Amino acid sequence: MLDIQLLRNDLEGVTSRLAARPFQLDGAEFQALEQERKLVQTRTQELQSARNNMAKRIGQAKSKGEDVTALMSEAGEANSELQSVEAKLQQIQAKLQDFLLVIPNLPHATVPPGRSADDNVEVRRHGTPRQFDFQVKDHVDLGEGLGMLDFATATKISGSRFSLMTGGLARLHRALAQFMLDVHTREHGYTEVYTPYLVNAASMRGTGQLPKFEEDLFRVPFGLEEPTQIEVEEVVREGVTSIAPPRQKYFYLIPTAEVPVTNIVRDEIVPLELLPLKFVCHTPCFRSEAGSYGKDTRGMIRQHQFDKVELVQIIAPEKSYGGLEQLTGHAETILQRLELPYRVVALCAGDMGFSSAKTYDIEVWLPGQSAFREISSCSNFEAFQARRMQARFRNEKGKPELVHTLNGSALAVGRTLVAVLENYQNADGSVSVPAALQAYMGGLERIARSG
RNA sequence: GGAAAGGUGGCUGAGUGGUCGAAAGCGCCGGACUCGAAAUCCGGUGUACGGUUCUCCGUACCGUGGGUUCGAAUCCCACCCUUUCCGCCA
Repeated sequence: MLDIQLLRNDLEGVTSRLAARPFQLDGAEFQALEQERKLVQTRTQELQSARNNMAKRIGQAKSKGEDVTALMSEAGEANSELQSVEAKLQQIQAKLQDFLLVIPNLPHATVPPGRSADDNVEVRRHGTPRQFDFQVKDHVDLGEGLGMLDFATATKISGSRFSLMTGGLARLHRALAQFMLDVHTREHGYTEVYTPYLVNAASMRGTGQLPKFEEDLFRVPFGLEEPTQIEVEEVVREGVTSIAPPRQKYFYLIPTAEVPVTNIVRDEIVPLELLPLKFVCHTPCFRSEAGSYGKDTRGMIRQHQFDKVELVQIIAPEKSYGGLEQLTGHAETILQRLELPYRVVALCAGDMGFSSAKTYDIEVWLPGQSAFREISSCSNFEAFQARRMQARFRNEKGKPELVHTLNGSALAVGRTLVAVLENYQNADGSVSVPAALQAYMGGLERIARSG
């Protein structure tokens, strides 16, 4: 969420910066809402002030034993306008809130312009793709050839976009996650956390998935919300005999550990000396992939369920851009240790996510596709998520101030597995185990078809 | 799922209809005392929003949302959470 003050003070500037995404800000609607808000709020507060004074006078008069019937009827009359104007104010503020909640973050000054992934800017490259003297296979052929990757059975159990791994491959998958966690906790100073995988709507709103991207999420019905008194009265007034049904409440499956981990600080004021908070978290991630029909249908690149090791930092504003560079470096370390070639790209304004002010993607080389594919996305959200979450710290002056939030995958485990399979494949269809992982595989150097 | 108790400021905790944004204590900040420190004493110490504009003024906030009332931390209703006991369960 953007700072409403910024929209009040520099509507034109905000509009033009958002146009880079591109996002069309309805400035006229904002100004109309603001004008009405100001009018109604001023009037409301005036009337509230009058009411408070009157109540005080009645109290004082009563304590002196004076007659207060005249005062009380006067006070009663003034109340009807207050009631309607209070309701109106609530309505306008809800409208303003809804307006603000769907505006994306402002791109940082260093974000390259552009509309699509084609306009992203390569920042650096690491490693050289290996030359193969045989026909390379992609991870699907390799995994199925090993007898350890079975999409048909996964489809039977669940449906498309799920995978089933067995034996050495399942172990390799586990080894990757363990390895990543160990590097980040032992070498990069992150605290490991275990979180809920089902979260409430407030958490999803905090990190920006709601209200705009509900269709990307899986949700599970749980519990009912009783209708408010107002709703019940509306039903009665409209002469409907049945009472309004209770609203269904939902849990949402996390699409990334970013959601539960970042929300740790929702509605909190973090002491300055604890910053930056650095968390690493391994979770499954669940995504509906609505709107990606026909994209990456083969293999385990795009799944409804995948594992990811996520880095999250809660950091002071003036340190957040330095923190983003560091965090991206932490993610790169994993690829370096696994000796996988990759490049880092700065996303252009049009390719960035809704909540991000700046994003680096890390793309790993996949011989099966002869292409770099995204394996990590590292972002600085500045105060965008913090404002939604009311996540603050106490600054040097002792005043609460919004934190900045960072996160990045380090890495997506499924895609890392794909990269290991394809980059470490041998002519006979076996796969060598990267040196960094052998300790996690009981010293195993090579995964081959058994029997 | 059943029963009971509870949810007040950074913390402890008082407040059951009227100058209550809220006593008191602790903590923290400033000052006095001191060579310095401790102890003691004095003063200050929540958040958000709005108006004004650098100085104030106003409004809201005592788990959340409603209601009653001229007036609600206090009364009523619903919900959420915490603790304890019972039941069920990995």
